[in-house]
Amino acid sequence: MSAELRSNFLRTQIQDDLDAGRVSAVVTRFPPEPNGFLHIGHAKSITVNFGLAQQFGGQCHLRFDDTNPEKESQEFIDSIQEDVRWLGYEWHGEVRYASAYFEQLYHWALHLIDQGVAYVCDLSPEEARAHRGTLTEPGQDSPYRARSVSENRDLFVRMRAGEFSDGERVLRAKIDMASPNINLRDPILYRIRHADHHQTGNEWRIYPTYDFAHGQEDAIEGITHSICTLEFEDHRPLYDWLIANLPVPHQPRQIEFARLNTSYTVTSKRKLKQLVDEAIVEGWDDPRMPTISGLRRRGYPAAAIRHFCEEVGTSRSDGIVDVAMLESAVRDELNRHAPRAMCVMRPLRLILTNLTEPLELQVPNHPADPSFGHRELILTRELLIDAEDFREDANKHFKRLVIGKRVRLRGGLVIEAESCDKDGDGRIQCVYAQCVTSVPGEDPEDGVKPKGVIHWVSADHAVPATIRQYDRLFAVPDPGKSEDLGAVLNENSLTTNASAMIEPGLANAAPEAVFQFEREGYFVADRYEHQSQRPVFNMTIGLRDTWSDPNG
RNA sequence: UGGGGCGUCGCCAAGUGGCAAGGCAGCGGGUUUUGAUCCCGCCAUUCGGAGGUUCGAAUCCUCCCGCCCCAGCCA
Repeated sequence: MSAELRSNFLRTQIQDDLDAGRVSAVVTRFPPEPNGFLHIGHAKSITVNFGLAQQFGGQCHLRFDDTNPEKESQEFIDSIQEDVRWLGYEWHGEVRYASAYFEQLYHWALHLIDQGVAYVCDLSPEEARAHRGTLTEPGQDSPYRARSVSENRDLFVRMRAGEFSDGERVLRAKIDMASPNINLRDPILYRIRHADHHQTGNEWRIYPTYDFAHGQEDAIEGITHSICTLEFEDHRPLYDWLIANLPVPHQPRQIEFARLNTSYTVTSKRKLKQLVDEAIVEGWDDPRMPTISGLRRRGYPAAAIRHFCEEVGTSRSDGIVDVAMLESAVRDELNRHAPRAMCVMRPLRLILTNLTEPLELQVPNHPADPSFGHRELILTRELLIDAEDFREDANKHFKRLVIGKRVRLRGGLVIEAESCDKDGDGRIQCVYAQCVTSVPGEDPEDGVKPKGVIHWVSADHAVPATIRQYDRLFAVPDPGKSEDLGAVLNENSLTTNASAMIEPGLANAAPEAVFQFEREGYFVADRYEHQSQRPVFNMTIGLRDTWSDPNG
């Protein structure tokens, strides 16, 4: 394990297992059910499982826990694989499926029946619930609990054969109806479902429950550390009971950790679906969604997501991580890897009154990394600058263009504003300025330094672009606590700007290429809609802004 | 009010008997052709609370308080 990684209880326990010789190599697994899109919480699980395997020189499997065909589909299987790969991980061997083990699981169920520790129960779901007892009262034995082995066998075989209807019977483990742990009150192992399965078609009419399937899947695959979230802790006694009562080839160990929660985010499948169904967002991969595909479309680099997951750590205490931490990881990654470019969000004409000939400029693509090279920009007599970068007059805190004052045009000359035109309503239409230097990079000869630097594009060469600017989807830090999502939405989570102007090279950006638009933030060429004839950029995240204008 | 967990700085989180890492956020200052980045500095005499053991406790013991999870034929 590499030394610079912070310790956490998982790494410590696995190292202990290795040191004590309990395991000789580490095998983990990421076991999603293919019933939805992966989100930031899954990213945490992925980095934990694949990360642990990497750190200990082991392997990590991708296994679809597809035991409930009615909720699953091939669409999700495909998207999950794409997301895992995009995050930068490759599973060991082929993709695994719980459904590939159904025959083995069935035989193990028969084994439990033969051992007298599983029985077919005819109680209806309602009756079963009534027999289960409550948190404080023990349950009652099912009247079918004492069935003979041969009768149980006969019934279970017929369950498989499809002789009974959904819900008519189940197979249960015979453990202890009085256990204070409700998961041990004769848990259900198999239920009847006359439903076709996306992998096995109509081969099965009975499907194993999570509890019966998961540990045995782990055993079959030789998983050494079966890492899951805290809510499964109560299931561990059952997990261990099944492993102990079955002739499995291997004894996996379940360890639980606290799932990742981030502020201003909702990750419940139901609520995410609601956002999509009610068209509050434009789909599962809407850039405001916390899905992996949404984060990707937003321009969040996979490396930033991985670093974030590592930085928040892995523990057993519930908490809500400030989403600012994720944003920080994104900025950190992009600051180092995104080339710089210029985009004017609210164009205002600027005429350089004394510029007689266009000036060719070589502008660096990154201020701190020469390997990014430079691009050629043409400074023309008529430019477009951001309306917010000019004021007729302003106090000394305003480090932008003011009449009679100077600024430097990014990568170009220093200019001084002379005057401006206004329309009938007093709105500024055009600014006139003169160049006070003639060579890029030079300071004015009179020693009067520019107040600041502003970005610009050439009115002759700039290309119109659509820029989507995003803000948090929710207005409150804990939207998951609210049952009414509509009440906690940030109504301004999306602002579409169809009148932005970008420097010409940007139009040819590859889909998913991320740039820093200088002084604005990071923007990604939309994965699906960006075209050189019709550029579309999504705001990934704004630059950190520690400046607040004291005068509004 | 049964069972299982968890409580260390505003938010995460190391630490496992020897005298409180780090990150994020925040606050000062410096550099700067991005009000960005970068750099420097500040930010828990204290570890949910109260007792106890010990030369010494966030770490061990006792009691108390708070929060989370479990009564799907979901995972």
